[in-house]
Amino acid sequence: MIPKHPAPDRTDSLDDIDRKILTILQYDGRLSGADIGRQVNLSQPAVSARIQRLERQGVIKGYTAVVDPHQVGLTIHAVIRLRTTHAKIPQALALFQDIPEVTAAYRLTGEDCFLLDVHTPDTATLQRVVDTVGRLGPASTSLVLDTYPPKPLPL
Amino acid sequence: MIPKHPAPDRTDSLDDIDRKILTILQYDGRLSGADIGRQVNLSQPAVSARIQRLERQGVIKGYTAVVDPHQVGLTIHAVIRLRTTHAKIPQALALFQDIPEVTAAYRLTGEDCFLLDVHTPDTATLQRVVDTVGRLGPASTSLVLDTYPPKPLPL
DNA sequence: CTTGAAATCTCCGAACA
DNA sequence: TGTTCGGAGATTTCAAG
Repeated sequence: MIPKHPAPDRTDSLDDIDRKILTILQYDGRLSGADIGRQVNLSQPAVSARIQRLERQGVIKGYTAVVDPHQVGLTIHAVIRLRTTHAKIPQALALFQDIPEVTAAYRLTGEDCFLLDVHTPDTATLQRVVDTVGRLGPASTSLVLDTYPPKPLPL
Repeated sequence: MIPKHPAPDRTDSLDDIDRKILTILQYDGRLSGADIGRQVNLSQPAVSARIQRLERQGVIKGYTAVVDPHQVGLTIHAVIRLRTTHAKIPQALALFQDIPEVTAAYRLTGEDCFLLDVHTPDTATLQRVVDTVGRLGPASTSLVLDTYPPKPLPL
């Protein structure tokens, strides 16, 4: 049978070494090819070639510095569950883009259409965010009391 | 009045240039001091000194490669809201650590004690995760249908 | 994929404004 | 603090096997 969709852009051509490299880079995105090579028993050029391929294929979407929100004055971390109607979804996405305090947005199944990650310096700012997104529908806000060390993806 | 706690480890000594550097590094964690210097009109040694200070202070907690879950076969992304009792919290944290598919865990205010981020290759694995964490209390699982481009922290 | 050399690049330190 | 300059070291690229 012929699949409906062309070719999935899924790249299944990952071997164990690729997975190992990806895990290592999730722990430290600045390691050099030589350093990684030592951990996977491969020469530096071989590692560099693999990394470049992974970047080209989009397996590695980028590199980022992990910043501690508390240390930059963002003492309040909250998640907002937002219930809205199908028709308002495009409008909602545009709104999220316009609110810098919304650092991530998930579209969900179930009653709650969206889950938002929010960082603010104070409750007044949080209130403004809640009020703003609340215009789209019922919003339920929870404070994040603690975050546990994020882990790399289970490869 | 004297504050109860010694000295907050909050580092307020961030100026506009520090914030700019942090934002740039969140977009690309591999830029060199010279590259950043061009964007903030500072010399390479000045930028390097600032970055080292930010790392020492813990403002920059690390660097990581951003990997696309779909591209590595993790086609299912879900969030689990877990309600449990105060007494079981330590046990819960230990459990989360032991489940690789749980890539992040937030402790929340409100009815739901925890919010978990879960990545699995298939529904069978998801089911196992749900059953496992469900032993701690009532769990509500939602699939993540779509993720919208995460933004850097609002500095 | 490996080795080895060449070309870059990156960071560090000194001297100074 | 910051700047420029110079050098040491590291990293990537490119060849050839």
